[in-house]
Amino acid sequence: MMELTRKGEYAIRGIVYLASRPMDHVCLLSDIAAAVEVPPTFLAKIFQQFSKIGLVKSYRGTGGGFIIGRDPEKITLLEVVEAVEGPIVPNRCAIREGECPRDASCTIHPVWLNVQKQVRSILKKVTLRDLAANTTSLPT
Amino acid sequence: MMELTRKGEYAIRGIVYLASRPMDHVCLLSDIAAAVEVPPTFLAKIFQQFSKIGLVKSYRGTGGGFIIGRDPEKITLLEVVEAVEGPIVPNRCAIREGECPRDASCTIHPVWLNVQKQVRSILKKVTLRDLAANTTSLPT
DNA sequence: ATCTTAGAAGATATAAAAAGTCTTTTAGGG
DNA sequence: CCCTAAAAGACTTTTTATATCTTCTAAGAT
Repeated sequence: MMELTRKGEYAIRGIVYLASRPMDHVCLLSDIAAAVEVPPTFLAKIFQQFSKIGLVKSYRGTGGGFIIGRDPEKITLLEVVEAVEGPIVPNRCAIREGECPRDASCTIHPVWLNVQKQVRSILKKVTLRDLAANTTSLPT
Repeated sequence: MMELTRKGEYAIRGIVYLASRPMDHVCLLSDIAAAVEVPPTFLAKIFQQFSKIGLVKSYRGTGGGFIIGRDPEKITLLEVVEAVEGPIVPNRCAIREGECPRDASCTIHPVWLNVQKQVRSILKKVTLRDLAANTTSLPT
């Protein structure tokens, strides 16, 4: 339960790698994919999502590629995870207030809200700078 | 991300209902399924799993059915969830010590361990007695 | 201008997991 | 020995995850 998908795993590996590179150095997608051992076409999709919300910046054509969108210290693990996995919701009833018609009387509703809050809080405290500290390895 | 499956949702609804019944009253699976609005065949599978690990007790034949396995106060939400969803692991590397060959040097490994610990801690504090307090409704 | 490079976008294919059903077997009571 | 109800396992369907392919667009090089 609660397992990160491969997409999430790849996303983290890719962007942490990018965060560990000098900000003025544009990285080829193919190089990133090779470095973090992720299928290039899959990573391309992930980086497209990142690009749309500004987590990375993309440049097309010759000399193109990707750089990190902002200071790695200002990007949290929570942002990265939610960007590709969607919001962190232990149960459907926790998606938004009023989603569950009985949330006022439901005994388990507050439990899911609490789980959601705690997990988000943990991931929010971790920045890409923290993760990029030693860049040599990320989990399989 | 981190979403409970329907199986998990059904499992909770079913066992909380059972926990709210008098312990000396044997409940028919079909009645439980109807009460909590879960497909009976699906709930049967779930209760088989519960039965194996003693969360519920089953009786066959005429007058058969299910009762709760122990005092609802002694059954935690964590037990119920892990029984049907498997262990709570935010990432493969957190399954067991040494799973990830690089966990010593990996910067994100401790984060997943922390998430795992916090979530388990929250779910462990909630008992079936807490959840059965008002039995009328559980989330959709 | 056109050619090459590299990402964007969308469609498509494959594989795995989740969700649900069906059939046969076993245990217990009448 | 017949009826009831759960156990066990096979099986089907649906959904989601994973991955690839093709076409299009932007930008620099010739």
